[in-house]
Amino acid sequence: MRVRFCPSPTGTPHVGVMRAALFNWAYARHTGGKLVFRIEDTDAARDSQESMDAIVEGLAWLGIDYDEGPGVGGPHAPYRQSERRDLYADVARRLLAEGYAYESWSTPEEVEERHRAAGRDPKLGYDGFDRDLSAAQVQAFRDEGREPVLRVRMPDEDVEVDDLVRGRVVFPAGSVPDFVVVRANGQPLYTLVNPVDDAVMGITHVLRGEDLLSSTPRQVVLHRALVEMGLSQRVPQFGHLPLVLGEGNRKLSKRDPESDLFLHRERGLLPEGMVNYLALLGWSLAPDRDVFTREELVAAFDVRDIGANPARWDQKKAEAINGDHLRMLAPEVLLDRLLPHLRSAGLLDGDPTPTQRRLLEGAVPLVQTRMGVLSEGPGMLGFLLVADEDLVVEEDALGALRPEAADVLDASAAALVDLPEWDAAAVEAALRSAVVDGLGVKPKFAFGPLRTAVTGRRVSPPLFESLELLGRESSMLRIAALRRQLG
RNA sequence: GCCCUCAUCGUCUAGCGGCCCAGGACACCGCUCUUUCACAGCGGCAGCACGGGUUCGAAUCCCGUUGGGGGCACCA
Repeated sequence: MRVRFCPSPTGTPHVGVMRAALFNWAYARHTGGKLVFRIEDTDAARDSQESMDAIVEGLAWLGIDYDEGPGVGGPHAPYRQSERRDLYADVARRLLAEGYAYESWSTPEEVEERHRAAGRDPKLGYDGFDRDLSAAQVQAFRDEGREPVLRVRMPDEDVEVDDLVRGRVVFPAGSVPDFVVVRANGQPLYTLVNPVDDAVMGITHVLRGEDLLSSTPRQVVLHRALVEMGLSQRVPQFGHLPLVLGEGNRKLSKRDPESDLFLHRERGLLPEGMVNYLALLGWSLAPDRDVFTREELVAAFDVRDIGANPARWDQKKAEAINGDHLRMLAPEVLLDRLLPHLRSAGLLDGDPTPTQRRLLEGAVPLVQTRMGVLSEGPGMLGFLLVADEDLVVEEDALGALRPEAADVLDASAAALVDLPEWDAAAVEAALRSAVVDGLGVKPKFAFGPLRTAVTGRRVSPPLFESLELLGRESSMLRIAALRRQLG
């Protein structure tokens, strides 16, 4: 069992593409087969090294490892198509010599013109005009200075594909035009290079997006030729994964922000959550469970269980699944994952100081049930990391304060200033007696002003624990500051 | 236009002829817990696109209609 993942390095990693990688990976790991990683960089104009690096980084982030590929090597190296030109040129020559392909001289304009002249739809595609030219005609084109492309001859029978997720698919004879595999300038195209490498690399199962279903008959025809020429053992089995759709019911395109893997990482999706949600798009572990680990995915995965209908990307569900994974993390692991987000929010400069680390270790367990994505961390934890004088009290928190807020703050300050023990329980007891009992304010309203004073927000980690972590000095300063602000 | 494909709650899905007057999850709405927000728990809302067959029996099989998606490059 050999599967492959073969992106072209253009742009930033796309979630649909990474999902295809994930399914291939899961299938390989489930069956004990091999995952081959190959770079389809035959389009020099669009390919970039940055994109290549980004894909490698994305795979690593998701925990998708491969058995062969650039960087790790393997029996079929090199794994970058830009380094395999000789092979393709050789195969192209043989295809031509053995009659599977032919030289084609027509320009697209000429093809259209012929269709029009014959009263056919001009958008029908290539018409097979050059299939059986005489030597004289060929010479005439040569004399004009034309350079031919190489086209593969499609058979006159239907092409059948037994798709692993869709079953039997039949493409009627004549519905797929002869296709170009080598440009006039001699450059091989994806249409050649992809099947050739799959064949030569011994790929047994091709799992890819449904957008490639219509190109499958061409690849099957080419594969058959390769088998007949003795270059390949088999035509691989194909399985076409349902597309991932965006908001407007369209294929998730590179334009859509949800398609960008790294944007999700910045937003704070965990790789565990991402893997889980991606797998859920077209596959399910069990009728009554949709939160699962990478290991459970591998243990249960089978291509045959992939659904055939397109799936819409649902950010809310992705984040809900992510929240569950977030809660499954050990607190110290969550703390580590949070660090980059605290840095990019400007709350941390490099590694946390011992004091900051102590505060975070105390606070992370308190916020773990309060987050869906890591980028919520800075908002939740920021009050612990900023200096007292830099604490910004947010507008909505200020607006929610009721008239008795000043009294509450005064009573609280008085109760806390000489408190013998400074821990959550003692703080709570003191505040309850001073504010709830003393002032007769309902608990629901008693602690809002304090929360605002200390954290600057309406929503925060549990108040008494927060006060304990912050310490008496900071707490008193912040209460006094808000009290002054209230006049 | 041509070819391919898909069709169960708003969304992701379970269901592969009787176990289904359709199960789970997200979202949404209540309630409980509660110092806020969450988490957790409980409850609610909501679906087999339509029409024909086949069958004792259909969400499940077949045909058609409608609707959605994808593809039709000297891109990948």
